[in-house]
Amino acid sequence: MRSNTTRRTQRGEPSLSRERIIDAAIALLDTEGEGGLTFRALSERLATGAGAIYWHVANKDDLLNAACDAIVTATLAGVDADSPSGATPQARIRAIGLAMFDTIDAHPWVGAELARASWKMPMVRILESLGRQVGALGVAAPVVGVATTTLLSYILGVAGQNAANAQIARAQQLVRETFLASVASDWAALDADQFPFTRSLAEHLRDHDDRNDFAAGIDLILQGLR
Amino acid sequence: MRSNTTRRTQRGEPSLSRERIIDAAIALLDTEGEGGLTFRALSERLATGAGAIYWHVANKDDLLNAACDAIVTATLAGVDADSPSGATPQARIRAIGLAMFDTIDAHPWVGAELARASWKMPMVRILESLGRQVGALGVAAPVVGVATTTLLSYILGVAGQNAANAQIARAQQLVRETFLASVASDWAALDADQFPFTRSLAEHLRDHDDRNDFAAGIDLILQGLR
DNA sequence: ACCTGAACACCGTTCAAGT
DNA sequence: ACCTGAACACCGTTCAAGT
Repeated sequence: MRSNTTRRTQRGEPSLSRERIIDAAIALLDTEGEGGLTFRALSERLATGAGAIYWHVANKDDLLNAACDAIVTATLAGVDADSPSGATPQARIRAIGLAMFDTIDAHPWVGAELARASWKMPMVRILESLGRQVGALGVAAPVVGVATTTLLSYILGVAGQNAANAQIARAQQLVRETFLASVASDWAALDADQFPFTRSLAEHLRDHDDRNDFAAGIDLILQGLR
Repeated sequence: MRSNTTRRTQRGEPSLSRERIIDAAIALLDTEGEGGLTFRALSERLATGAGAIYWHVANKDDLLNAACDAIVTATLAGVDADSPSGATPQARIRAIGLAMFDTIDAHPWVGAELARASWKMPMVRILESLGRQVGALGVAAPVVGVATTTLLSYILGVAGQNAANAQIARAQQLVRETFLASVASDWAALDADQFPFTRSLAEHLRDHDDRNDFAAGIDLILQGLR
C-alpha cells in the first residue's frame, strides 16, 4: 500500500493505480465469476507484474472489499437519486432492499462478499441507509436498532443465497430458470413423510418471482413494527 | 465415491469410510477453523493417502456439505427432543432459530457453509422444520411460504455474519468481546455527518447480547404475521 | 516511489500403480 | 474394491533487484 497521492507519468497514460486495479477486478469478477479474480489474471489484464498490484492493495481481501464497496456505494447513491422526495420511510426501505437485490442479481459476487464480510465498510453503508429510514418510521427508540439489524441480516441472507445460486448455475452453465426447475424436481423427489412442507413448496418454485418474494419479506418485517 | 456397502477388514480396525472422513473433517474444522480443512491435513490425520479420500467423497464441496449436514441434523433432532409437547408454534420456531444460533456459535464454519450453500440438504432440513411450524401458526396459506423463507433468510444472514466475525476474531487472535470493542471504536470514529446512525449504534454494541438480538429479530418477523 | 518477475509455500484433484 | 503417493495445474504472497 502507499499514500493516496497517485502520481502519473507526466502527460502519459495513467499509470497503475488503486482505482484502475479495482475497476479491472470488477470487470474480471463480472465476466468470469468469483473464481475469475486472480492476481495472475489481473496482472495480465493490467499489463503489469503480479507483485506490482501489492503496492496499491494490501491483499486479496482488501481488493475484494474495495470492489464490493465501489458497487454498493453506487447502488445506494442511485436509490437516493431515484426516490421521490415525498416517499415514506417504508417506501425508501423497500427501495434500498430492492436496489441491493438488483445489484446482487447483476453482480452475484457482491452477494457472496457481503455475506462473508463483517462489519466493515460496504455493510456499514447499508446499515446507515436502513437505520435512518427505520428511525424516521417513528417507532420506539430501542426497537430501531433491532429492526434495522433484522432487515440487514435478512438482506444479507438473501444476498448470500442468490450469490450461491448464481455460482452453481454458472458452474453448470444453466440459466436461472433451468436451475430452479432442477431444484424443484429435486425437492419433488424427497421423501413424502420426512419432507412434506418442502415438497409442497416445490410446486410453487417454478413460477415464483424471487424479487417479489424478497419484497414481501421486507414488508413482513416492517409489518411487525406496528 | 463408491457404493454404500462399507466393508471393513474382518475383525480389524474400521477401515477408511465416508463417516470417518466426515468426523475427521469436523474435528479439523472445529479446532483449526475454515482454513484448517485440507486434504493433506485430513489424510495425515486419517493416516492415509490424499487420494484415498476421493474414493469416499466426491470433492471438497461434497465433504464440507456432508460435515455441515451432520451438525445441522443433530441440532434439529435436539430441538425436537427438547421441545415440550405443548409448546406453541411460535415457541418452536424460536427454539429452532436459537438452536441454530448456538450451533453456529460453537461451529462458525457451519454458518459460513450454510450462507454459501444453496438449496441443498442441510438447508432443506431447516426449511422443513420451520415450514411445519409456520404452517401450524394458522396464517393464510399463501403467507406460509413467504414467512418461512423470510425466517430462513434471516437466520442464514445472521449465520453468515457470525461466521465472518468468528473468522476475523480467530485471525486476530481476539476473543469476541475484544473484537466487538474494536468494531465499536471503529464505528465511533466514523464521520459524524455521514454516519450518524452507525455512530449511535456503536455505543450499544459493547454491552449488547447477540443472542437476545437474534431472538428479537425472529419475534419481529413473527409479529408481522398478525 | 513504483514496478518486475522469479521463487516460496501452499492448494484441490487426478491417475497409474499397487493390493 | 479400495488404497498409495507422486504429479499436475493451479493459487496468494514475498522480495531482491531494477528504474
